[in-house]
Amino acid sequence: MPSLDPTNGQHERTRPDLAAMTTALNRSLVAAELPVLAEHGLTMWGYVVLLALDEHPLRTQAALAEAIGADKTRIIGVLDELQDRGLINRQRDPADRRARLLSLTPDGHRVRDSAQAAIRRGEERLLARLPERQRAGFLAGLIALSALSVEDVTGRPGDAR
Amino acid sequence: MPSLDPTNGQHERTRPDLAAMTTALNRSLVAAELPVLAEHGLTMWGYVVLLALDEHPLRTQAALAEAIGADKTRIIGVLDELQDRGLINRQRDPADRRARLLSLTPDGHRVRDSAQAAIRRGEERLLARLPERQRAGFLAGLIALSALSVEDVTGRPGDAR
DNA sequence: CGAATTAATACGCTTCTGCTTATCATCTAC
DNA sequence: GTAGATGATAAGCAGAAGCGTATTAATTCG
Repeated sequence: MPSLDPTNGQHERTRPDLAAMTTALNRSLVAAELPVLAEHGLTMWGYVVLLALDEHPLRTQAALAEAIGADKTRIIGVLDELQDRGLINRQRDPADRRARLLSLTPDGHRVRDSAQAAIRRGEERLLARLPERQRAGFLAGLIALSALSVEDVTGRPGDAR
Repeated sequence: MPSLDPTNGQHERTRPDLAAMTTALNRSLVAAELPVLAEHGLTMWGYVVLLALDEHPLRTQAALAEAIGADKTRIIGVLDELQDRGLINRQRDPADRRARLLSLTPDGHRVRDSAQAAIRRGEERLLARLPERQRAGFLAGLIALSALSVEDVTGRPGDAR
């Protein structure tokens, strides 16, 4: 019988690997998001771009690519499509006309908010399955750990022992 | 300023999407696992197969593929390599000689245990960053949610409201 | 002004993955 | 035993992603 007993005390030696669990959960969460995004005419990458641009307007596309962990040459098509749909502005920076200033249009804000709200509703329904205390701990832990950089988790060089 | 304040009461409206967080965390965890696996001469798929076979010997390769969410025709190469390295047995089922009985060799067990132990050490170091209560809730919630099927998370048909 | 640099973009290459089809051996049912 | 189903395997194809290079426009430095 697999390892699904979190209540066996302090030694949770029978749990699956963390990565195995986050992979499985992530797969489910993404599967739940995709249809919602499709309803809003967004791809996952498009949605990620809208989220990134909403937090703070970005000066260069390269910065955006790095911020969302995508390839420089890969987001161009995504930006093209978002721009065609009128969800983002991509204007040349008057100060440095090589760069393109990226920002959300009012429409972009609207679509982003609507998509995210729908996603949140689904997530809350899922989280409601957890008992209150577990839920709070899960969220807090997830927020804390997901905010760590990859180097932080792998153990940055200099911490080799 | 981003959303890193889990202590703001019951309305955690400023947190990132769950999928965004699990994606980021998963990326870090996988990045932390890969070098450990490489030290043991394992690929991620190879490791996943060893884990799956350890829990319960499998009768058919198709069952294994489904169990680990891989493609039927894709795991063959993985099995070939594991077999070449003497980590798994792949014998014809005497009862149904079409099928191949899969099991770990003693060596396979050893490699699996060693790799998993190393991975666990890294994970524990990571989890140690969380306060005790958060850590327990995080683990319990992750275990519970990751055990759900994709259909469960997306909202299976019949639950359309 | 001319050289080196940088942002955006296009192109091509390679890998991984998902999916489909075909083949062969074997089993089950009739 | 002959037909149809099933398991393992190979091979092929399309899509997505990472990566490197080349090109063009625009900036900065000397």
